[in-house]
Amino acid sequence: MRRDPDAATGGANTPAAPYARVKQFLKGELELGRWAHGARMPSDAELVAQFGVSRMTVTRALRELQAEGLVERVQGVGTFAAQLHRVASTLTIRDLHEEIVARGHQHEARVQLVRKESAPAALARQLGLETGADVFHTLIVHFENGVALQCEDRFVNPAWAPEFLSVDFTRITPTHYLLQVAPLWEAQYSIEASAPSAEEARLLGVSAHEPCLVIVRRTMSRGVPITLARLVHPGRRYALQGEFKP
Amino acid sequence: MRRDPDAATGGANTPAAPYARVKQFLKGELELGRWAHGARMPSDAELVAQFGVSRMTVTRALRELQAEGLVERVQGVGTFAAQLHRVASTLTIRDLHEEIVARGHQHEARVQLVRKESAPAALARQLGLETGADVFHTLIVHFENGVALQCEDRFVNPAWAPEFLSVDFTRITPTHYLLQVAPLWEAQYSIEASAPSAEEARLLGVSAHEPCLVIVRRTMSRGVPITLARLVHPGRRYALQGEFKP
DNA sequence: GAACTTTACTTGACTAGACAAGTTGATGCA
DNA sequence: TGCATCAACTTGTCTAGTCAAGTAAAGTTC
Repeated sequence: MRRDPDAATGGANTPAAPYARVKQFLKGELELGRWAHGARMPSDAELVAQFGVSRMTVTRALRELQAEGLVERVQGVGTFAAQLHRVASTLTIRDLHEEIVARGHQHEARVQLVRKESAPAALARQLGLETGADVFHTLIVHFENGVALQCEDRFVNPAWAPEFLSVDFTRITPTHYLLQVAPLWEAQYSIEASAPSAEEARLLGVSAHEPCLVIVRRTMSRGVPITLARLVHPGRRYALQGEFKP
Repeated sequence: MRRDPDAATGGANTPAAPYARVKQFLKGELELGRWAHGARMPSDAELVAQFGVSRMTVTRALRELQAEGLVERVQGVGTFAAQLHRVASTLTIRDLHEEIVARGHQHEARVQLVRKESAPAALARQLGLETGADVFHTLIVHFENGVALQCEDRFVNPAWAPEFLSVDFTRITPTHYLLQVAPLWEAQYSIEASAPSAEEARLLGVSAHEPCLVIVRRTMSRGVPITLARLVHPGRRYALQGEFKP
């Protein structure tokens, strides 16, 4: 959620917009534990009476709280305080290039490998191709101010980006290029710690025992796999950071 | 976003609800790259005319797209396709206990340490306390089917959970207990790969060279720090997984 | 007592219109 | 030319009411 209408409060007690007032009231009461998890909350009609606003206004407040996961609404039954046991939090993963530039640092990409290969069975399955079909393979090392930060090993489904191999990856990251080709993404992530392979250790300039943060990301657009990436970061030099707001 | 009104489509081309139809149309066109990043999109009035619905309906569709980060709206100017360069993706971090139970496995917590300590300067600063003030300290190792999965080293602000030390952490995780005390959280995360400390390696039963996934989480409620946790996972046994949908 | 029907209440979605507030460009005046 | 004003257009928000669809409990019939 990038825009926060509550922020319009500016520190005052009562936000200007009525829907924000209702929302803030309910949020505050939830925060104070007024309703136990799963307990029934006031109905739309009650809130309409209490705040003297129309039902659309109340509805909007409740719908936004629902989207934030704070309440659950069941048609015909009522509104309930959500089970906040779900400690499900969200972590932001940014594009490395943006991250480096945002820090005001220099980003350099050294392309180690750009070629067409024949997909082995496991890879073909992941990309929705037939075994032995052509895939594009790139291996790029990313540097921040001259220090190796990420080793990016990537396979791309040629159907989605036929021109992929002719892109100058020292100027644009594969991620950015693929975003232009297929704007909307769905992705599956796996993040783990492991030792780098011998080649990765050499490319990153670290010892083979250095713990590394490994992100494996499979990206799809409209249900079709686009790319499979393995991003290896030296643990001493890179940390994912994120924030979570309820 | 936990509920997805588009899903009501059930695979059909046109969702039942008009607002969902408008939303789906715009989403589809964005997906096909009809509007470049930052380009102007149809105004509310145009969409009203095109779909023959009222403006509230169009507004709702656009507001939801805005919340999802797909469009940007500027009062007095118009609606614009968002910069999808933000590869900012969200990753879900679940409570370990829930995760283990969800897999149908057995969760066991072995409490290594539960005591009151005096906060050194750095810790005190993080928790908003004065140097030397009392803090609660717990060290718990979590097992999945008998295998050590996480070493949880945690400091808690006593003001928020005075009874914290008398909780039976073999039955309820600190996370769950703290959620009861302070239902709404904000958290800051840092995820990195590093080698475990000698003690952590011993408690987890791994070698001191085993790469570990380390999550450091600082949790606040209403702007006040509640707890600081260091969660160490053996890399071979644990991976964070997540999904991202635009 | 069991099965069905009615009634009251809930949320889901929409309409048609209104006013506020912000931006932009054209117009007219000094 | 420079400046102020105005008109047109945009999004932000709200109202008062409507109908639909779902649930649950009370009442009715067999």
